[in-house]
Amino acid sequence: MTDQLQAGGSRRDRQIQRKRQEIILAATQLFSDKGFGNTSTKDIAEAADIGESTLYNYFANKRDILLAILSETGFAFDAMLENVKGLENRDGLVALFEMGINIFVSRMAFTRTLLAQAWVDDEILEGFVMRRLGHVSMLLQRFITKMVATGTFRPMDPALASRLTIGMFLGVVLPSLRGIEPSPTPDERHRIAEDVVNLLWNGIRNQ
Amino acid sequence: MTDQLQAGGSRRDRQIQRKRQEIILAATQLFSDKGFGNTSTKDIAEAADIGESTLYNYFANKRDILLAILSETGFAFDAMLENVKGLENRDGLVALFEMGINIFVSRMAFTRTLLAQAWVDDEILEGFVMRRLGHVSMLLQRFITKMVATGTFRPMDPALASRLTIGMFLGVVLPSLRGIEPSPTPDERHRIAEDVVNLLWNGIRNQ
Amino acid sequence: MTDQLQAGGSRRDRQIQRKRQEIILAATQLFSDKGFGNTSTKDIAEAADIGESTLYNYFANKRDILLAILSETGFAFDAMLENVKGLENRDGLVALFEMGINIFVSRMAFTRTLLAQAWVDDEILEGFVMRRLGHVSMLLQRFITKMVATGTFRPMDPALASRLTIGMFLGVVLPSLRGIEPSPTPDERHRIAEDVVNLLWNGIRNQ
Amino acid sequence: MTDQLQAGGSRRDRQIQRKRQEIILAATQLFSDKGFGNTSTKDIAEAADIGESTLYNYFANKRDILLAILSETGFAFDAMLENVKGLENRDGLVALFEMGINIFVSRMAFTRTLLAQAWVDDEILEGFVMRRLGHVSMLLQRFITKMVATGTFRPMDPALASRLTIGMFLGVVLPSLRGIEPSPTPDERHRIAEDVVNLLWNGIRNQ
DNA sequence: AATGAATGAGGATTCATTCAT
DNA sequence: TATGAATGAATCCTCATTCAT
Repeated sequence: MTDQLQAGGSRRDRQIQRKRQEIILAATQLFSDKGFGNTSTKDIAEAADIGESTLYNYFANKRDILLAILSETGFAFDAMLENVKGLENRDGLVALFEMGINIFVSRMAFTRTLLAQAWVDDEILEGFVMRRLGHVSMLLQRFITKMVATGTFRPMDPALASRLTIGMFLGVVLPSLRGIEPSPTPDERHRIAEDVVNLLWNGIRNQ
Repeated sequence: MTDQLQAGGSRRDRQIQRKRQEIILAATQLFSDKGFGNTSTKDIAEAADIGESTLYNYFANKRDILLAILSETGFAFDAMLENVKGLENRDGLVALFEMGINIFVSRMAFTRTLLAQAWVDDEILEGFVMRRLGHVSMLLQRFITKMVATGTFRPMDPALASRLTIGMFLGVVLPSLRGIEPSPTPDERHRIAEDVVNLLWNGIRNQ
Repeated sequence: MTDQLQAGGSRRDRQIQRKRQEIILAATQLFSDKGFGNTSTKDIAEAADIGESTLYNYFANKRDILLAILSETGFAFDAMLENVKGLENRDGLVALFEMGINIFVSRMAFTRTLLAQAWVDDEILEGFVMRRLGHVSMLLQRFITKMVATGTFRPMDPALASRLTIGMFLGVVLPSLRGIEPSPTPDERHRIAEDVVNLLWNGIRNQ
Repeated sequence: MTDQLQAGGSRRDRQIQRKRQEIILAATQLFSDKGFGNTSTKDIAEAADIGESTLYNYFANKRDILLAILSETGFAFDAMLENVKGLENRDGLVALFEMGINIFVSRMAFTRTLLAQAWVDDEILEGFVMRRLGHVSMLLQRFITKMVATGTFRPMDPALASRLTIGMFLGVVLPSLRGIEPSPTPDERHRIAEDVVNLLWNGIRNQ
């Protein structure tokens, strides 16, 4: 009976998780399409095909849904970042770019919502963006510092270089995120990453 | 008397314009701080120290206030862009960067509002961002194409290079716009523009 | 100078009256088209081509404009009714009908507004409709009573007969007033009055 | 259990319908007293003793309440008219009058609202009045035409005669609807119908 | 757990009217 | 006299959230 209860409990838990996922899925699309503020709980409930008040059995309030969404995206980012132990060479940088594009593009709706909200909401910026961004920035700066130290890179300010690198990344992904151009196919992503790193590496000037 | 009348007329006009400016100013700050959707007409009226209904003597509706704000920013951008007849050389690029930083930073609240809204609102993206962005992109691509043709630049895809350049610009200005770091002083702006173009020009690799 | 002042005064008075008329004219059309409640003072001011606040130099408030309109119509009715010293015979009845149609139709917008408002507003019903309606009813009842007494009419309840006569009148004018059919031309009006009285007189049954 | 569920479902349905009815009832009285435009949603909510926003769980908007009211009246009219297969003789006409009076008077507030709104609102005139009025008019004209053909009625224009008949009806019911005289008791209604048809039939002239 | 019902708080907007010039 | 400017009060409606079942 304990087993049964446990089993029932965990089945119930899974049930709950599944429902939460459905809600999150529905909400993500809506937030991405219309923005958090323009999406009503009624919209979400309808999209998730449940009663409006049922939402509150799974989330404390509307903002909580948003936070759940952002946490998910955050975990995915974290998982990716954990794989990057450190940047060693050019190939690592290309791989980092490619992974970034993959994440951003495959989680388009999430990311779009995240950026929209972080632009306005300090708590979200702090809790969901800055930490990861800081991590990436640190990776980049360490890499750059090392490469400068070994004479592979010209002397430069690692902070600025890191920031410009991230800026280039934005230049690549923002148009897709904003929906003004199609997402790159997986093949294209690699080539784009290569091209970007190439330009970053060599600059535009003929030498 | 004609003068007097004229003066009277234009004084009244100026009065109206001044009031509109006050409202716009108040609204800009609020939109920038909390976003358009999270700012109520009551907020704006209070910030402008007028009755809520008085707003409607100056603007047709809330969105109209936003559009007025964006138009202002837009005109400032256009004015800037008109000064850029064409990019000829590295110094021109530095100057363009510097002007861009100047505009973005000096009109921080405007720009922040613009970007926030363009992220969510297609009409605004189209009417206020894409046109100018397209113009800048065209300038950059022409410049790159020419430089590649003359052998000054390495062969490269002008579209991508242009996009990455714009991305670098974003990397520089977004943190200030978002308020996570102080705006660069005018002196710093020039140096930043130089540094950015330097990195763009030569890449990061030691050669 | 006295003369001059007087002249100035009366010219001013005429000026004022003229302006009042313009406002009344504009308001009448609007009230007739959209109803009193759906017409704003702004609408009226625009239609009369004056500032909204200028209205209040000529009328105490919006309702006052309505009352002025209704008074005008009322005076026209009164003038008509004064001409009807008493109904003597069939021709008098035909003439009364025809005059009624003329008034209602020529002052269509006025009448439409009057009826709309009297339907909802007791004060207006009392002050502008019942008095005149009562007068007409009295004329009719006296006439009927007399004709019954002389044996020209069958014995009948004069109150009911009067009411039905007025009902027939409504049956004729309401469709035009409501705008669901064109107003009868002056020629038609006479024929209609004849036909109505004919039916009223003889009934529908063949005898 | 099925029964229980069914009962539960229909109990809830009945609950909803009851609430809708309460709102409709409250609104009808208010619309009838003050007119649609002068009745606020707050008024309605207070009269129905619910929160203002609760209204919107039962009706999409204020106009929707009006339409619901008018539909109800409309159905009652239709039900009445369906009973009238065709007019055959004088008794049928009397019965039609009596039924009309019954409907108008028993649904006084409804009818008053209907007429007030139809006077101003084309859509309502078209959708709720003209159709039924046209039906009645057709019944009358057919009847008249037939009676003229058989020589029972004098030769006359059926359209005009129908219109005058309807006018007589208005003459009878409008004063009650408008609240300037008490509604006729059921007994009186029959007598009135008789009297009206009598006058219509024979005219006022002694023959 | 699911939800229909209810609602307070708030939102944008309209409008008749006042007032200073 | 004419009016632009200002506004309090009100209007219809939305929405996140609570609660009873």
